[in-house]
Amino acid sequence: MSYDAHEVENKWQRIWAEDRVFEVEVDISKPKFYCLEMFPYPSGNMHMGHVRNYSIGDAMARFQRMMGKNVLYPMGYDSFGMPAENAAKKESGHPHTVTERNISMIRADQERMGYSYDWRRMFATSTPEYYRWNQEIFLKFYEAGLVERRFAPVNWCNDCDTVLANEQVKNNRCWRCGLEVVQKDMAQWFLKMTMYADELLEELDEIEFPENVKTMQRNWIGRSQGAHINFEIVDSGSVIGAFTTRPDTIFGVTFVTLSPEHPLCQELVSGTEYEEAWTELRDECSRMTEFERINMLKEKKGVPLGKFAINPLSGEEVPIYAGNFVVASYGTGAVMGVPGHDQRDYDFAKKYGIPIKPVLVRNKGDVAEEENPVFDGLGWMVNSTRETFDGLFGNEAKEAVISSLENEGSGHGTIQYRLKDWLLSRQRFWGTPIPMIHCDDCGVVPVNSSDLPVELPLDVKFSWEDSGNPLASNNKFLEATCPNCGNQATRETDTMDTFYDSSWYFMRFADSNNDSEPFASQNVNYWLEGGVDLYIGGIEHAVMHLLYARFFTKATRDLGMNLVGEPFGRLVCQGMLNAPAPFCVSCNSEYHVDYFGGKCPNCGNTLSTRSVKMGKSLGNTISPGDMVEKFGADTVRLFILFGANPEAGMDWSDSALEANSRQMNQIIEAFRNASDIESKSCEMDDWLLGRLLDNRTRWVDAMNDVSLREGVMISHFEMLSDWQWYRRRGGSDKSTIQRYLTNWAEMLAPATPHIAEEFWNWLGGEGLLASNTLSNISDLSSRNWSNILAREEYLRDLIDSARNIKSLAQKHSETPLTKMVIQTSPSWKSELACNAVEMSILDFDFKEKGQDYLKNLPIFENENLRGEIFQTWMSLTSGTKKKRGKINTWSEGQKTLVKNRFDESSTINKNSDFIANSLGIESVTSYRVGDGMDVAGKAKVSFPLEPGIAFI
RNA sequence: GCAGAGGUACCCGAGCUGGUCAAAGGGGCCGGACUUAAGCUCCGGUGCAAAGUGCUUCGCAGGUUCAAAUCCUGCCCUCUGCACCA
Repeated sequence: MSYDAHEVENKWQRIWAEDRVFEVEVDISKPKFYCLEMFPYPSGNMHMGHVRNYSIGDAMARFQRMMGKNVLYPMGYDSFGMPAENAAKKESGHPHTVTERNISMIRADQERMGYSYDWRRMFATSTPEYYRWNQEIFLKFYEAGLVERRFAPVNWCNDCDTVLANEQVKNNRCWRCGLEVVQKDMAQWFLKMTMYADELLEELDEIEFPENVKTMQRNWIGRSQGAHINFEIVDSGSVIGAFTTRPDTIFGVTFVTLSPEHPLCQELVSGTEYEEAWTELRDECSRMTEFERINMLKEKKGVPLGKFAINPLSGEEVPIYAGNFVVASYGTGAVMGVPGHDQRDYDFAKKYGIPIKPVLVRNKGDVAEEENPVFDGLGWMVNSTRETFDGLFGNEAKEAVISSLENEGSGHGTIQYRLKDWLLSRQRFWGTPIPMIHCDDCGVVPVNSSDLPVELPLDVKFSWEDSGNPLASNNKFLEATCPNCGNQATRETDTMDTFYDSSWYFMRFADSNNDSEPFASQNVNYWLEGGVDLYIGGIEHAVMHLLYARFFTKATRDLGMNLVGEPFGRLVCQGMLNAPAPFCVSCNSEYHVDYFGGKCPNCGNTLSTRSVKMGKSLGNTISPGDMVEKFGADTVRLFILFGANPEAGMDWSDSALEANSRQMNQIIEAFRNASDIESKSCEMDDWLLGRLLDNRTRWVDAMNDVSLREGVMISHFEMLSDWQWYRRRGGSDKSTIQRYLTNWAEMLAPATPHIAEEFWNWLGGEGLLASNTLSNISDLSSRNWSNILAREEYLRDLIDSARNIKSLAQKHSETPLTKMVIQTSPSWKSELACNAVEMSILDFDFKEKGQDYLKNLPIFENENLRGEIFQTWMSLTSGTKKKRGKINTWSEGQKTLVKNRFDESSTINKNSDFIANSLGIESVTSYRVGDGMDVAGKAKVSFPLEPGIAFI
């Protein structure tokens, strides 16, 4: 009955490992398939999101192996990062210890699931064996001019004397001491990613990413074409440079706004009555993180700076403001205010009584009027204070303005990106040390490549009391000699953003154990040709990680390290994993699972439940460990894959999991029972082989397409129900069964590999299924199965409709019905159907010539039949309003039956016992209409493939 | 606000190059067989009607068509991402 999942699964996991079946090497004679899942951060035990991710990946890796591909399927850990530092502080240990412990936990969980990784390639980024290559590549980038050191603001807590990450800032206050966070400028390291902005944007068109991911990346790169315009300041030598995408509105400028941090502000207000108000605004803004500046800022505020700027084309003087809505880091930190055609500028102008000057109209010849909401589309220029501009439209207008600016030296056309250079440095311990040395004499000098790695010290104590970066106070780490002059110098204490680690790990997997270079290019060129073939992960990495990795691959390509420029081919973003949580309908909010069955803490109504994203905050998580313990890894994998297609959201359901467990048991039962079947061949053998061919073909298509739900439905559900039908119909041929089960075991392997391997073993399959390629069934595809499949379909349909009719008939009878009489279509109807089908193949024009054809038939002479002949013909060829004629709706198999003059009565009589059994009656007899009594007047409803059925 | 995905029977979920669609598959529920019994397993039912191919359904309202879950238009709702971006 049930089986010991743990025993079976552990056994095969051990054997797979002993036989090293998942270990691969470059083999140019075989097509490769690189299957990769997004790099996990080891935070302890594996969670359900991981299980979903890896179950998809493993199924695909195993499938592609069966398809004869050389499959690279690696696993490793993105193990640098702040959580380990915090954990270390909590237990007064070292992040290294925490990390190692977490890695062994998640790895054990993964191994228990039976994922087919090539574990020899495993690495963790927090080991010197990996991060030394981070440093090496960084030095190469430095040489190539991709690295830059400049000032940038960080979140700073004065009390704790430390940098804060965005997530350590709560309500603009330090999470530990509660002091207000300030922005502080520090010298930091940047990678000049913007050098690749155009390529990153343009190649998006070529990549096989989901559309939404592409859109997100395009938005993130945010290329906008526009103009840089210089506004001279009255009575001052200074100039404000402003970027705009709408140079065509330049004649509508009525003010200019600077970001409060803009260096010109100080200069303009210094010593004037405006200084105080500006200082206040600037301080208020500096207290906010950029995130808040952008997201929380509801009220637009500004202060006048008391000076005026000159519009370079009109010569008009307009007031200069500082405004909190201008972001210093985008563009030039200065905006030209056009309240006539920009809603934000309009609101600002209204608030501060600034004039509004519309300069564009929708239709040629219109008069410009102030509007609210403003007209911000492209329009025709009007009200220009210079001639030649009025009457220009859209892009032409923009270009005209830009060329005037360029001619007069007061501006130029330009392209602006939202994408910024990659701020690489973190003032943290648990990351790759940036291999730089500060020398009093030589300045900042790179570490010699031969001196790498710069290792993180292990003798560091972590505690909440010591704030700041422990590296900065570790003398052994700090002391260095200058590679240039040999004098005593200080080591850089900044470490790298952990996105750096994950930006090339997929290339390292191609050559994980190389200890003389990051990777040998021939290995990467083999495995990454055309990119990673299948990359599976969450949508949350759609922008940052995927963009950094793309940049990195291009940068190393330009260093000559690899040929490929785009790291990823097909990207699949798995959907959300949901689980029930208490939900209040009237408050429209979810609560922690502790509230299950209780009242809404907000309004007191009774809570219902709703499926929401699994997460710690609601506590609606499911532990994979518990589920594996209870049901075994195969069942959990089956549930995960059958629950939803990879991209779709998925709801956790205990009862569905139990149902999948039952399904597993049924499959096991089928294989088990097959061993003691007495062999006897019959027609059903062909039927089963026909079904096998059909199922296998559809399965391969679905799997190739990563439609795992559909694939699993075929392999774990349809294959079983076909098997059951075969057995019910008396099929029991040993060699047919052996063939069916062998192929079935193969199809079971990607989703539920352990039990499939067990079956393979029972069946005496050669070697291990895990390293097997899919059986060749081309001998099956060369045969035509439609007749036998259609015949069986006919019987099934017959029984279905008979069952339906029987229940109706029973209502008209006092006594139980025991006999069924089936009158099959008279031969003239069958002939007519056969002719119609054959004629339709020859594109006979039924509309035009159908009637004539009928009238010329010999049977049409029979006047009693004429009406019925006509009716039959119509339902064969043209059908009714709602239903088309049978020649259009019959399946290929049904047409085959009709053309071959399928003998319905004899088929029914041959299977009469089975039919009688299925319907719970005593006898079944069948004859053609006219060959026996017309029982219950059913002769008239008989039709080819739809006989008249009577119960008595 | 912008962009993308979507709304299918009690629930989840396929279908959506128009007809073979009362709509696959699963869950749940109901009935039958097996069993001492529960469970497991097997068979069947699950819009209404009916000794049979009929009727009303695929977010709502229209439209195209001989024919619409499928195509078009408008509206409503949900989810995801982005956003004072100049």
